[in-house]
Amino acid sequence: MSVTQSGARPSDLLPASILGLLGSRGPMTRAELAAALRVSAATITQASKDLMARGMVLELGQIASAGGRPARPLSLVGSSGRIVGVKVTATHLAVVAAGLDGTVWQAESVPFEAARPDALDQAARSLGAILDGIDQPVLGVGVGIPGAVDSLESGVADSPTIGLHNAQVGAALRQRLGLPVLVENDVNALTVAEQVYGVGRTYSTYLVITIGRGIGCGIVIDGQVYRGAGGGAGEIGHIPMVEDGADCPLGHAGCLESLIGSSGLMRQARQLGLGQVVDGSASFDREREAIRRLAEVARRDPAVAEGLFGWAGGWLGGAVAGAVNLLNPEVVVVLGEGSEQWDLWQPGFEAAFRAKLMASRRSIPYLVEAWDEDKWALGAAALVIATSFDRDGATGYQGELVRERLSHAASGRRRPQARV
Amino acid sequence: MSVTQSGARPSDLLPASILGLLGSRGPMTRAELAAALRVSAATITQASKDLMARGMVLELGQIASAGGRPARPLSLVGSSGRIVGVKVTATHLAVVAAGLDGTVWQAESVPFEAARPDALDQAARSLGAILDGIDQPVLGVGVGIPGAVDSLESGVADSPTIGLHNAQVGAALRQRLGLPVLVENDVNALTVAEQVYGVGRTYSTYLVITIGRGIGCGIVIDGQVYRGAGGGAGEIGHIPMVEDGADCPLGHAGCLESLIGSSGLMRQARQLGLGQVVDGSASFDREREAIRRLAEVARRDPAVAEGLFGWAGGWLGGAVAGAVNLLNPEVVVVLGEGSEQWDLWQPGFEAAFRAKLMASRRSIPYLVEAWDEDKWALGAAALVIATSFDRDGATGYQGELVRERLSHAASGRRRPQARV
DNA sequence: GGGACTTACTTTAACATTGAAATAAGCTCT
DNA sequence: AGAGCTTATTTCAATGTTAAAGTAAGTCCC
Repeated sequence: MSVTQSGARPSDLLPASILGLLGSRGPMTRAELAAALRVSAATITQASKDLMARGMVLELGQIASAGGRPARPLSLVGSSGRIVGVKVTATHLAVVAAGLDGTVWQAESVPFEAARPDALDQAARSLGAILDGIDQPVLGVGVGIPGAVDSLESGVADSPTIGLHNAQVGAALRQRLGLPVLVENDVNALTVAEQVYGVGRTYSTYLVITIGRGIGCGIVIDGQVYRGAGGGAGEIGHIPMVEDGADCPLGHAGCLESLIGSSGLMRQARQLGLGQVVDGSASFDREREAIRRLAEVARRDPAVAEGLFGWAGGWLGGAVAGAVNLLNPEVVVVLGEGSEQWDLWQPGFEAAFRAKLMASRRSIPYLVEAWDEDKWALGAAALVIATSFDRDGATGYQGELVRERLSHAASGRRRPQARV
Repeated sequence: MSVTQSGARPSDLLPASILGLLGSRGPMTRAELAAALRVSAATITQASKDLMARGMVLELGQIASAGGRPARPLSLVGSSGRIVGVKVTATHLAVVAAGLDGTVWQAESVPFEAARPDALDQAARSLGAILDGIDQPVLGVGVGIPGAVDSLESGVADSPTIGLHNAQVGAALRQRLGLPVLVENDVNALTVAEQVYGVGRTYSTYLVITIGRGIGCGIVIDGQVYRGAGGGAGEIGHIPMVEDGADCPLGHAGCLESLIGSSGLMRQARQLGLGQVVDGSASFDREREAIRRLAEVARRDPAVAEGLFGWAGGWLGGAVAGAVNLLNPEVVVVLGEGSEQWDLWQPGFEAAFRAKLMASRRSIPYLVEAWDEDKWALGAAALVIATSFDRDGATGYQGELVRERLSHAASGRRRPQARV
């Protein structure tokens, strides 16, 4: 993370970054803050002096020494404030309310029909009800959508897979909720979460591979999530893999996702004679169950393990090796629903991945994260706290609003008036 | 291009950027400079005032109006100064001396044997002789190497293909030439040139595909050349393409380069019964001639055109489509020796490329640049002028030295004392 | 020919940030 | 106990940059 402002106008970015860091990671010393924000210690001294005067930050008199002057950790006065995240699917919204540190306080799932003309109204009503039930100031709402989003701030989404076309998600929710709203592709949101709470604390250039209904890839370069020219970077799922593959709804054939995304996996299962395990699971919500049933079968039958999940792992390993050869990251993170079956994917992945890497990067590490139900929505929530580190204005006015609310929340006031 | 410095210590980055821009693009108005360097007009006023006082820049009284106060373009006082670029191959060094604007003033080729223990001595002697013949102040020397380079500044190179292992190229040349030396992977150097002199003036996020002995890819994100965690980004040539492909010297099989790099192309030619056209061309320098002969044959025989170059274009198109789907650039640039035969590659490339893109980015443009002998070396030379725009210190002390020499050259003094 | 508009450049008073030096407050070892 | 070292924080005087407001010098059109 890094914040550097130059020039004449105030921007309150540094104080927000400090609040954001203290909120998401807990108490830190001035020296740690300076290192994390890539700013000189002198700057932290000044900014923290101000924050303490405003009563938003306090010094934990406590000590911790190791050969030099003992450090005096700073902490938020109230660890107040909630960030809310929404993951949009074709059939429902997964919603979480979390603390700044990523602790989930509340998780809900509400029905949603993307295809309905008043889908956004419906969503706003459901979210409004949930928000009303939160007894802490809400800094903002992050929304993760499987598809292309033009920018976090304007939040116009195109998602053929769930049936949203040119949907003004940001504007609609903002207006109806009276809160800052940040919209992003779901994989990128998860990548932001990884940056704030996960491997981002250790590495600065890495890939985040998601295995879910589709196969996604978040790209972090020098601590920045790379969105691509049109916000559409990371479509590793649509790298061409085979000449004679199945058609993909996105207008080509033989891509990775058509091969080993949920539907591809089920096609392969049928070809292995497992039709009865998969049958009747064409609907969106049943796919995950079907794949779990397949995993059970595979854990009893090595031939299925190898022919289905091992096979898929092999394709994935090849594609990820290609991405690593192309982009030379420090590390690769694997997560998503599919990581629940990683024991089955792993042998195929490992073999193909290592074999297809260039010799010089054959030892690149990959980390597989435990997955849980709420992670997509928590990723979306991370968009909100990440605005406090947004040095280059990618989150625009919505980011400013969140930072303002962060100040209010930190200073102990409850529920600042929404102005959006 | 963008320069922003904040903080307390002088750094002379902005003046250097202005000199660099004026040198590489010719006269510009203050407003244009402000836009190009993403700095306010006020800043340009101040910096240019200083540069004019120091006699390094002058105002071309001339005018150019279009509805408002006419602009007063600034120009370098002496368009003096040369940048020198060296492309390293297994058998020779291609050397050019160019003006700041990229005009080639002198081009030479000297023998080089990378495998010899005293290879760097040999290189330094040859370069020294050439440098002595240049009658203008030389700002620095850029070196392009096919292989991995740790950093521009330290310049330690690993190039299995030409037989350099952990070679201290930067240190050796610096010491013996007494000039700033910047070392970079050859494809990245070409990409820097594209950024300074080419599409970088129009686009900020793009891919540069090179077709030569191997297949390379330069990645530019937001106006910055992306080097990867270990300086090894861009190895599109080593993306896995086929399961049963030929072995690659880099330790895997079936990658794009083993398929359609020079040697792959010749293998395919032999399979098409064109052994006699290719025979006896195993040596490094003869490959290019062999491929030219194949192109002649193909231009007379459609079956060869389709089965050889069209076939290769198809593989390339698929790989580039994958990279575009993954990275979502604004544009793709194609260059390198192979672009001489682009008429033959094109049909196969076009078909595969468009077919394998996601529908939403099917209309991404690609530009094929005319190629000439000196481009690799000129790319290396561009490393030198690019240091004047280096806001984040990637070029370190060598960059500072170049900027200092740029000031001296612009102020008209000949040959400042080298201190390295 | 004179207002309305544009575009280019300057002046000015902030202002966030910084390196360097100073101060603070421990540890370690004799 | 005190010298020497280390680490944390603070003070301070510079510095590069900027937004806003002002000035300069044109075009356009009635």
